[in-house]
Amino acid sequence: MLHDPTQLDLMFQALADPARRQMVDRLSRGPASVSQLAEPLAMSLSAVVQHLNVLEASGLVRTEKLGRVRTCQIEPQALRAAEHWINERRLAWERRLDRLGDFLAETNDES
Amino acid sequence: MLHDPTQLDLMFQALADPARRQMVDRLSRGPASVSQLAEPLAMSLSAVVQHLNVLEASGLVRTEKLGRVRTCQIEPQALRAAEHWINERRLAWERRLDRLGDFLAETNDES
DNA sequence: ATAATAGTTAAGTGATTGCTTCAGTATTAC
DNA sequence: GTAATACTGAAGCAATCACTTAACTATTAT
Repeated sequence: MLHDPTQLDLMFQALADPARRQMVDRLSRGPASVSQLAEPLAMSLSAVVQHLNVLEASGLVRTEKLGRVRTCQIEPQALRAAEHWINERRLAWERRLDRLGDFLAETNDES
Repeated sequence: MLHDPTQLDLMFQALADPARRQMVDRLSRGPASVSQLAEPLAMSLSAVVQHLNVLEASGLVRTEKLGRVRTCQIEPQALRAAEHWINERRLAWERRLDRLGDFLAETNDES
């Protein structure tokens, strides 16, 4: 579940759009309604709702409707999953570089 | 340069495709040629080259051609930039939750 | 009851994606 | 020189994207 490839597709796809990243950025400072998310964006409310649906489908954002206002929150576990995928690959690469450095240092010592 | 929004667009877009993530995963274990990247993928070599161009344009991968073989490497700085963007938002959210927890604990002490 | 607010849904449109095939160009092997 | 290898580039195509407008449904305020 933590490593579902299609979930990663959805999360990275969601983060690939600047409007959606701006929404996530806003939500990182606290919950917000749809209108509050829309306010700084130069597009229709309808477009914002569609972006929000993408974010919700990706698992990055969770929403709850009370009365007529829908309140949105970040889902930190999803952010952590995306972060983790990248981090593992970067660390694998860097560990490989370290081993290579050790090897070169050793073979130099034997000269 | 580290926080160029269009660079983040390109990086997250690049990571949104499972074939491209598989290529990055392969490269995290060491450099590879185009054919080596293509080998586990069920698509034409031409398609792989197109994916590779996306990865290169995003800055996640750097390539160098020697003779007729193009060798590909991960660019860890780019991975770090994507990782960092996510991490900052997640930490902002979690710090906020901590402050909220502290506040609730304090107001409870005053009962 | 009426009106304003907050959001939802559907249809349409032009641009972009993720492939394909086919026809190339260098480079290396025989 | 001929052939095999390792890509490269262009054209085409169906599907998806990021919007728009317009019509709609709830909920709250007066």
